[in-house]
Amino acid sequence: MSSGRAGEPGPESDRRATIKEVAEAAGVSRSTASRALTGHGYAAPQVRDRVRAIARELGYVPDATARHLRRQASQSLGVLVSDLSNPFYAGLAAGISQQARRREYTMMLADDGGSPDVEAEVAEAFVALRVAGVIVTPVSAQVSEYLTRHRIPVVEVDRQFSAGACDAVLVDNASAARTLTGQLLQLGHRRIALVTDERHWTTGRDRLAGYRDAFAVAGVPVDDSLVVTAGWDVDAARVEVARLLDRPEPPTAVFAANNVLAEAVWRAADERGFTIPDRLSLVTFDDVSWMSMVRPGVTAVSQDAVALGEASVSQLCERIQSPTAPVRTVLLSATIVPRTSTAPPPSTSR
Amino acid sequence: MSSGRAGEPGPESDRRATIKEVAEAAGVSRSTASRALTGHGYAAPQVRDRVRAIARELGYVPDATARHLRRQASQSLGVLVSDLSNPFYAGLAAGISQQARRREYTMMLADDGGSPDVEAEVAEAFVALRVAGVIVTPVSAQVSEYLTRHRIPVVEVDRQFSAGACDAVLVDNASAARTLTGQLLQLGHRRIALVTDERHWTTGRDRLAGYRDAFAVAGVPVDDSLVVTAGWDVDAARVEVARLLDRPEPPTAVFAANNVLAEAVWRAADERGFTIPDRLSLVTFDDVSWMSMVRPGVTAVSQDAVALGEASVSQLCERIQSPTAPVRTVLLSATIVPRTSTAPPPSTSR
DNA sequence: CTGAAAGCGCTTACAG
DNA sequence: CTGAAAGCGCTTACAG
Repeated sequence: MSSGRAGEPGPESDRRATIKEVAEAAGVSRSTASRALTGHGYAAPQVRDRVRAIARELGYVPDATARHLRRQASQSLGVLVSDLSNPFYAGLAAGISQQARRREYTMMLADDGGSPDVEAEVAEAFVALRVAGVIVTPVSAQVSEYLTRHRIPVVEVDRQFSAGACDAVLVDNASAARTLTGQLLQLGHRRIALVTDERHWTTGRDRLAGYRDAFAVAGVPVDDSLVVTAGWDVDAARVEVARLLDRPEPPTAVFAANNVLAEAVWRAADERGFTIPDRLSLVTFDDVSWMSMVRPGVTAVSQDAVALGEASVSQLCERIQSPTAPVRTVLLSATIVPRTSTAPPPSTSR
Repeated sequence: MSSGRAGEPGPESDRRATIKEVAEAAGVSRSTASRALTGHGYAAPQVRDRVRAIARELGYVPDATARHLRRQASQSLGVLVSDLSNPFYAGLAAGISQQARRREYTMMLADDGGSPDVEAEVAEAFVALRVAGVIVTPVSAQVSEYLTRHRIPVVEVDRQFSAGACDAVLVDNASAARTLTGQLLQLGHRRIALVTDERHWTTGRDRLAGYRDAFAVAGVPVDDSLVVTAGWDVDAARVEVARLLDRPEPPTAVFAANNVLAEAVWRAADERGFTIPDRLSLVTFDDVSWMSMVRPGVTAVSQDAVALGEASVSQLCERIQSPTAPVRTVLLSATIVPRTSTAPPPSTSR
């Protein structure tokens, strides 16, 4: 589709050029013009070239809307993430965007701010637009169910709400959480807090499971009071984290389940003069830029958001190709980026 | 448009419900069904309620594509930013997304990675989709010109390439740069480097102008060798910054023109053991999260990306309403967030 | 190899 | 207040 690029002569008239005008100018029927332009079906080479030249001259850009209506197949993908201001979701969107363009899809992107109501609203807009498929970081089980009911292929990414009902691309949260927790135990920590957003989502659930596994392997009992659910709201999370650090027996290590929570822990520790790692060890999910800039750097599980985005587009395209293929869950492994935010617990705490 | 939400009974058949089926089920014509559903034109209250109930029952969601084709008016906005992985652009997209949804527009978002070729490609896709308007952080003068030629309203945001030809929403870069540079001069700095990405874009040009103004006001000559253009590529920028700090007579203060460059300066200073602010003062544009987490915190010009996004949607909607109103450039002021990354120059350098 | 015709799913003057 | 008809811009069997 190299016609109509910036730089060549534009439409002279007030209305946008249509295929009818191109056809008339070329002295052929609309059918022939269409075949010449799309390359589908026959058109004499001579005719084809003439039609294309004229289209270019007129600045003709085919109406994707009309084409979609006629073909009953859209070239747009719907993408719904929780929070574009969060670098994790932004990276995810960036990965999806790139990969979508490579496959000649345009991307309709929305941000639901974590609200199930907005999520439902956006899902309906996607149905209305008859997008070819949707990639979503779900905040409820309804989205995927709703879209599926409307025959729109869905891929759940990062979190899974509809296991078995639609495809998903996830990170191996349990295994990364297990390893990281294991390292803290190895260092001698016993009071290791897990600060998570939500425990019902697969992300929270699996990270918690990995955390528990590590304790089980080490033969150490889990102190449930150290597993805190801080929610999505940044301010509320800060309060929760502050409360945790202000306990009479504060944890000697904190495992933050995402970058927002890690930021809350970092700031709370800083305010209290809790030196990291001497007084408090910190590890987290999501390797975002500040974690390698602060001193000490924060040991983090790096989820390659861009790769996650790309994988979800691939999965979605396969699903669009083969609507009846068995549902698949793709598990991407995460990498631990060790830095210097962990140390043995303070000796008084041993 | 509360019909068809997740949760209610879905379409029974294999095909998606159309208005024809709704009309038949309700025993009315398609015309009447359409009027009942949209609320445009007359429909007996009784009929209207019956049609709506049936639509809901069938899980009918009107085809936005068909509606668009018929009405010749789209409910989608095209948005094109340079780099979603950059928190500034991500915040911008978040602001646009919110505001667009509030106005019942869906957002088609793309990321051009700073490439004029991708930019042209995306612009063409937007024309093909006949979007109602486009918001772009341009990387060339061509996009706005191309879209305008195709009768699509455009708002340039953050940077301006087509002054006078289309609307723009910008930050008052010159004034913020002037103030910040003035503060460094006031502290006694003379060798103040300005590290910028590009000098031909309005962002770079205006920040440079503000920098020069401050020198002029202070009656201090500008040392042009300290104005370095580091480009967009992160790695190349690092090399450029390293070279700057490794000069025999390094600057005593650096003014970074954006968050990526500030990160490069911060890391380079850290590697060299250049203590901030004792040995090197640092100020920057873009207040992103790490700047308030590192020690010392970095003094930054905060451009409210979300507000910028919202303002650009407002401007675009006004333009869509009034295509012939005079072109407008909206200038948003920026706020300086003072932190502790500045100090008088080291005494040996005075 | 080409063109006339039908039709994708809607909406909207228009006639009644 | 309602329905038949036209048409938005395209594509694609189908007949020639």
